[in-house]
Amino acid sequence: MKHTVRMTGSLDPRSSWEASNCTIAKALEIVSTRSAFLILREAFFGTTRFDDFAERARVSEPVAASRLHELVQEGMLEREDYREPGKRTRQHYRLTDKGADLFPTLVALMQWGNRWLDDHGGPVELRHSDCGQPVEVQLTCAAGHRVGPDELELAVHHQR
Amino acid sequence: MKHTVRMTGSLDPRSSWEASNCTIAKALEIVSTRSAFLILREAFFGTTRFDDFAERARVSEPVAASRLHELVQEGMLEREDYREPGKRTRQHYRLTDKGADLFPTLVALMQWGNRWLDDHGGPVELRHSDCGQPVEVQLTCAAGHRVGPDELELAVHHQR
DNA sequence: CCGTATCCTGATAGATACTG
DNA sequence: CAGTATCTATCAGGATACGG
Repeated sequence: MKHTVRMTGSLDPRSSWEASNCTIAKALEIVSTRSAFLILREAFFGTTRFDDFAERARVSEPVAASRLHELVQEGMLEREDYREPGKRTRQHYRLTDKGADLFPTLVALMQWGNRWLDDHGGPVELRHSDCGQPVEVQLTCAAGHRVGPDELELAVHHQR
Repeated sequence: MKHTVRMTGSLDPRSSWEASNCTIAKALEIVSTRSAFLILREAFFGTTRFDDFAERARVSEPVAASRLHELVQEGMLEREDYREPGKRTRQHYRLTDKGADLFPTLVALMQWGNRWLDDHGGPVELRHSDCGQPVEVQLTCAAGHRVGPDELELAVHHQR
């Protein structure tokens, strides 16, 4: 089984990320910690309040506060104060579009964990709300083909 | 825009991962560090030798050694000694099926980084070797529908 | 070429206590 | 409810030096 990606073109694509502009590395600057992922997991599943983040992600309040501030700083979450009539002010953290767009990464991680780290295929699964079928992450090309791990090439972007 | 996943069924799915059997959390036990991801990135792009891992992932040798050992321990990489006739023994680290299956997660992270952390859409891109079209990560259901972020439900697995 | 040993710094994160 | 302050332990990771 072949697991590595072919390099293509005259330039070695590797040089394009060794200059520290690899976007995987950049992404990891923001979400490389366990707690950041778990906070985001909760955000995807509807958590908005400080205490709930700390409790459900099972991190201490100081850690929850740090990650929430950082994620707001990075534009992944937005903090929103609001007041229901007659009640006192509440704070909510909600996903921005940027934050929400990280969801496939979380799903990919969950899918991998379900396959390889759990005897029963994981405790929960995602389903398509329209048809009820299980959801999975796939690599697809712009022409609509499903792409296998042995059908990949890495190319340098021309316009730079 | 709606960014959160609906919960479905009589049981709150949340209880299924709060008991620390969330497979996202388990996955993060293995690959929550920046260096682990970068080592794996290199493995996907064909690196097999110790020095190359350290240099290309831009981590120190001790860190490379630690991550490589851990990843072998976790069954993500296999260490393989071999000797070309007339030459001395070499060591190679290669992805196992388990390790290779994490690739979509890396691609998802790269795709997100390309969209949100780089002005030019990222330094490199993946293409389908058959047709040359760019590759992206997608959520798809078993019935073949492309699934949007607002069409998701989280359900507890029945058989447990 | 393929690592290990040591030392050091800073970040991650828990526990606990306290405030508006 | 939504945090902050402090203190402490552990871990990630760099630098340097060394050995098979």
